Amino acid sequence: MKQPERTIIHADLDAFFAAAEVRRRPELRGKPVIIGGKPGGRGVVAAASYEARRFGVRSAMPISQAVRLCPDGVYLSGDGSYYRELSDQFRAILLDFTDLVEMVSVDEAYLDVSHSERTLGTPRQAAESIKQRVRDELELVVSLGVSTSRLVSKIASDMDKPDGLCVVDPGTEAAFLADLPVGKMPGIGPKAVERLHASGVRTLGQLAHMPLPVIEPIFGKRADQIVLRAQGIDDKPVDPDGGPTKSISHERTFGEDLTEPEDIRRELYRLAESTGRDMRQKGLQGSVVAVKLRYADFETVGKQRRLLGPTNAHQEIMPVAEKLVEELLNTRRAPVRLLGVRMSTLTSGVLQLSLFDQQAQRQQKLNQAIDQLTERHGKGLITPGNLRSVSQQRSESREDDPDTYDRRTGERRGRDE
DNA sequence: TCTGGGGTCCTAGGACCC
DNA sequence: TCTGGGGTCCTAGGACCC
Repeated sequence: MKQPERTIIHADLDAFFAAAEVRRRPELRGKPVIIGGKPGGRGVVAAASYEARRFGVRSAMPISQAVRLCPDGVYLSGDGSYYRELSDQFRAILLDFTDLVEMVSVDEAYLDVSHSERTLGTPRQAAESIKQRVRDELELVVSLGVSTSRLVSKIASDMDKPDGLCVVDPGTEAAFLADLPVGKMPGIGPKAVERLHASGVRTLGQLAHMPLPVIEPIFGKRADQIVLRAQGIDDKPVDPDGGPTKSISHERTFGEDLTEPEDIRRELYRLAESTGRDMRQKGLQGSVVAVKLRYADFETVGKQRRLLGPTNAHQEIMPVAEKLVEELLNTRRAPVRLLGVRMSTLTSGVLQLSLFDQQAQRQQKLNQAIDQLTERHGKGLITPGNLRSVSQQRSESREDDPDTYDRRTGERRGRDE
């Protein structure tokens, strides 16, 4: 039996981080604004205003390249908590239209308004009033795509950016997609595009009619799904919960590559600490510890190990992470550009076995206390003395430690997002 | 040009068990 | 001496998304 037709809206805030900064600093209006770390640093562009895009600045571009293209731009490191605040307000507006809102990132959401025609009017009218409210109440601009599926709406919202509104009528999905380049489809990245081009496939229309055996080598078991999607067929529902969290991680690229073992240990400890804290905040525990290491030449390696039981205590994460990094460095010893710690195989709820383990209980109490202090005074306050590097100990007598964290505010330097 | 940080999903090989 | 298959778990790496 044929499913009843759905109406899905994809809503995407335009140049969100940059627009958010302009919103609170109106003197930036009309200027090329680039979010993503200070010039001279190792960051990439997280968002660029449309004025900046005219210079060729694009998101994910190294900042150094952006500076070359747009030397007079306004470069900001970004303010994650302000963006999250705005994102929550955005979500609240969308929830006035339907309960079926799925946030897929801070600046993007799907809405299922299938059963709302009586209250919201036609899909186009609903979309127009979303636009209006976001403009009036948030002073932000949103682009919208409307169709019978997530996939087509997602592609449609990108069509007339900024301030776009693209409605794809039921039955015209395949025709809408047919002439678009294959890379427009979410899930088809640069590598797949290259391989498709090599097979003579350039448009979604061509992809929609390819025999499976031709594209199976490229997409593996996803191949049948990809062909259906190229035909405009996608049943995936809007899921307000979005599914459970699978992993929690922290990673950091250093301003300068690390070579000293004690510096590596100190940074690893911070990452283990943040990861543990995040898990505690979300009421989760993880059973697999993974580390990531990027060398100066960008070679990236990882190693993971399953624990005997789940934990969210950095005191238990750290020794394992340290061992894993040591094993990686034994394979190749070279300057370290990035370190990361990730916990996966997450379980929620109460401690099981360790509930009866006195040491684990004491550790829990200690970490709760640390979490509270951290919340009040900022990160980096509590570190075991043996993890302080020589340079950090020296810096404590100085006014400021520009490379690590600001001791007056307790905030880490750099962007959050 | 010199490449962030937080995620998800897929693949592939080896260990181990039946 | 050479010889099976399947299932599941673990680990490493990579593509992709925002």
